[in-house]
Amino acid sequence: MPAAGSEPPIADGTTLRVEVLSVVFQIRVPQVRVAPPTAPDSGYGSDADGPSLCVLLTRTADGVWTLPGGGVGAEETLSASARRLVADSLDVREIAHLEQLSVFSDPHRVPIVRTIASTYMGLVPSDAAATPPEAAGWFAVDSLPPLAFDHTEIVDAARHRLAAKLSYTNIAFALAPARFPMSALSEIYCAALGYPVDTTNLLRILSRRAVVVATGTVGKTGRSGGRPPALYAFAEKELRVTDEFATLRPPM
Amino acid sequence: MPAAGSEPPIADGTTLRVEVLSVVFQIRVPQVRVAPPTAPDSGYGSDADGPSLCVLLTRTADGVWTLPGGGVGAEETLSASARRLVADSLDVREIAHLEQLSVFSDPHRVPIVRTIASTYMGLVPSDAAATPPEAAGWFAVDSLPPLAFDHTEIVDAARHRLAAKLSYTNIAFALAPARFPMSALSEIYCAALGYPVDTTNLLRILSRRAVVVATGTVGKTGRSGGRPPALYAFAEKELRVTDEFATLRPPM
DNA sequence: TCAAAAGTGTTCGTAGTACACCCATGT
DNA sequence: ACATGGGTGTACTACGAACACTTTTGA
Repeated sequence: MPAAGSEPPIADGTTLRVEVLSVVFQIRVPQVRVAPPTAPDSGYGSDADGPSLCVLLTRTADGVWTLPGGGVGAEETLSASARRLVADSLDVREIAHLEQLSVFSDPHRVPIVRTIASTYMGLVPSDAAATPPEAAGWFAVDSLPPLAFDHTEIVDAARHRLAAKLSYTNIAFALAPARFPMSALSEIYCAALGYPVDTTNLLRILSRRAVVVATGTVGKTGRSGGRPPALYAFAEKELRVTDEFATLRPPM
Repeated sequence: MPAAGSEPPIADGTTLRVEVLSVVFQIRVPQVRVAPPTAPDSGYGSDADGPSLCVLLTRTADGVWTLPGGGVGAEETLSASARRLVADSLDVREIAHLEQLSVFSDPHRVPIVRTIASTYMGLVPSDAAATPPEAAGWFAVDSLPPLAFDHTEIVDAARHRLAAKLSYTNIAFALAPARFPMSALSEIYCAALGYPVDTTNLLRILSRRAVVVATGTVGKTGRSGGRPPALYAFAEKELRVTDEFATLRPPM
């Protein structure tokens, strides 16, 4: 049965490189242009105006944009490596949630040296003042520059993971500020999902699941009047699955 | 901002080993004991009798049970490595579905040599005659022997992944025979989930989603009489997400 | 004719969507 | 007052769970 076949010999460490790559997301409001909005179609986020989902990228010496990453530390787990490597571009404490994505292992995904990439998704709250240094920057996912190797594919995987988890976990805690009006949370969901979300129903769903709770405080009313909004907060600051089984639930 | 800190230097390939470990599942009926059922409580599968979820294990020279796995081939993707390595214990063609689980990277999960494990879950249809050779065997997940290192934890991760995906994908195609009565499929779900599933509702759910279709044929009636069952089949033999968003669905 | 297993149909609860309507504030 | 945004309430739909009832076979 073993079937085996004529497979190449097993590579022991010497020719195999392991890198960690992170897709760090933040919901960011488009930078305020100094000039008044004369340009009718300045390609902002997903829809119209409003905040948009952005990725942290770094630029190599050759001027190529890449995901932040690098090699694994000798005494680190991979997630610790990811945190350390992102720290070159960002204060690590700003990463509110970090989770593994899949491993990219195509033998020729990177030329010359065989390199396996273990990838991570990191989330930064939208109120974190995460201004990256020199050779790094935030880019809206809908208008990314060309990326090195398979990094665009990795960003796509992260986007899909985020969108999926928004619907059955409390993962948005890592994207939202400490306290927020529901309209702001709705915009966050909209930016991450790519389609509008009804604010009023969002509150009901997240309340029923005890994901968000009212803080009792109210925010300032907007620039053009309107009722001041109640401020909410996430009940927990750790990932929790809130709707594990869409169907075939365990009895009781 | 870089924060950096006093992290150890980056390990380049030389001291870092990458292994691939696979959790291969099959739903198996308990081996028929020659003696009549005099023992009242012979610990079979999850509940009472019926088939149970089993894992493929291999035994090392030291007599320790481990997950099948090994090093990565120079010109292979990791999934190809997983398939090749499982082939030592099983015909690879029997693996109907293989997918990545997470990477286990604790620096001391394996003594002496720093070893990172990229893990996979493989599924074998219950009608595949998958009799493993000498130093390998199938074990019910509820009564596993002690496993090497963190392999028990890896099996648990695979179990949870399988249970979750049963509820929102067609992943059971890789556990079921080519054609089956719904009662058999119900037993498969029960074994994998750990709790009973209503056969009649299962048909309705999977029919609505066009996951299973009637073949028009009927099977033989059981040993103790009863109406002969209609035989069904999975419409597709590739993983498909059938219920992507439990909530926050895209409009329309 | 009876037991066993398969299949059909009905009821019920509940989550999520859509949308109308009321409330509070600044100008 | 009135525009603007926030909040509440109410139908409507749909899916899944539970379970009773009918059908088809073998003994």
